[in-house]
Amino acid sequence: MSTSNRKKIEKPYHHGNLRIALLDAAADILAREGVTKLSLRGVARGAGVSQTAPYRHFKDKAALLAAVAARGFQGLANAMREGAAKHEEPRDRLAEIGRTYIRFALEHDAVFRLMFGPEIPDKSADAELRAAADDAFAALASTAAGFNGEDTTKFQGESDGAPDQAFTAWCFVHGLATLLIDQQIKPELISGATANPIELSQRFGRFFDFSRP
Amino acid sequence: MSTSNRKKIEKPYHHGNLRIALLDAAADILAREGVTKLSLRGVARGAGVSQTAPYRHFKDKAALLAAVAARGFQGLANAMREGAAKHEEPRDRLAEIGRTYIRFALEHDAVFRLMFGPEIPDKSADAELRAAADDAFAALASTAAGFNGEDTTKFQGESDGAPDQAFTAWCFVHGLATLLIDQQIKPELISGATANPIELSQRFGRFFDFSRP
DNA sequence: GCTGTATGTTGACGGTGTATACATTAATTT
DNA sequence: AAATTAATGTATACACCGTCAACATACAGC
Repeated sequence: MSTSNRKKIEKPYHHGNLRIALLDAAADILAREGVTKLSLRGVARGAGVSQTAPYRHFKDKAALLAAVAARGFQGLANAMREGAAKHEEPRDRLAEIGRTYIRFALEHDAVFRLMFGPEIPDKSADAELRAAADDAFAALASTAAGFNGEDTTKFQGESDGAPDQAFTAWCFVHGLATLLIDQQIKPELISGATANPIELSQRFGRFFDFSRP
Repeated sequence: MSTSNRKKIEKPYHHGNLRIALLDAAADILAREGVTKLSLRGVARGAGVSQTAPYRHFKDKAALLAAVAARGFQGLANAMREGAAKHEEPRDRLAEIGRTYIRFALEHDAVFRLMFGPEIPDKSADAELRAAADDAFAALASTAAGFNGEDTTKFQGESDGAPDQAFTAWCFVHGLATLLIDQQIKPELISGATANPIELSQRFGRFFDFSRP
């Protein structure tokens, strides 16, 4: 009656699915405690495994975080494409993408910060992360390109020196998202503003000049 | 010939100016190594002092970082006011503030991230930081208000549902700044774009629709 | 069935934040 | 001026962290 009686209730030596279990545990800690409290040993504990087990699946802590960030970019890309698909008008599609972007940042703020922050140095080192980030920007850029005109793979340029509207919109939305999650936007700064960030972004997203030539 | 011969060459027991020496050391490490490599013991070493000496001047590591961030906001506020003073036209003043904002972020990227990042939990806890941040936003808001119309202390509201242009500009500039320092903006995404971020921000700052009603 | 390889564990090392107790100097009171 | 107190810096200790090396277990293909 010890190591393996009664089928496998005693928990097997091999986890069987540790890699994604570690990612889940990391995402969980991230969401509940934030990046500063996330330790490799902590996620190992969260997955019910020894402190050095993660090294069989990730080169180091940064590699684990890179994988979490990659997942984040995949989720963002999916959400943006789903959002864009809800509309026909390019203008509506872009605005929907903006709202989706904001919503994602607010709902997954720790992951969002990780995606753009310095905890993972040299993001281009991790191939999966690189691909996921590129895909997310492609999702944005293709709609933006459709909005701007012809090209479907990159932001569209200008002929008379006017800036790329979609690029400008991206900067605006990203700035609004980061200011919101960093709690730097005080509703009283905007007269008549609601404290609801989603509604706030809708107001601005709606009126933001996406279509000026 | 030991502890205090020949005047005070042997270095005195009391530093005399440790608080700002610690801040300088922290800023130095921050600029050269980044926030992830900054340790309290490291800044103590940098100031040539024992590892627990900082606790006589700061409650904990977060408090030290808060003081560094406060300095950052003060520097940003000063730079923005100097920039704004160079122009008369409200539109030019706002654009100059935007360029200053970008330049500050690029020149002090680690401090900039610290100012808005999560390393300092509950930024409103530190009174000095709170004041410095408020002052920086006041510098932005006063010019913005001058641009928008009447009020000089807060962002100006709308009468017909149009968004606050200055607030929108702030989001745009902040987003551009963070995307630039996080190396997420690939120049080839914008046709004909220069790789020089300052020039990039000028292009967009110049053409960004600051004046649409 | 044996052997190699993937996966997991134990133990250790140096580094970190910070609490506690102590040492030294400056400031204040008498 | 002397004595007491407060401010400032140090030594030591603890728990935690990232990571390395050595070892244990289990699965896979011959």
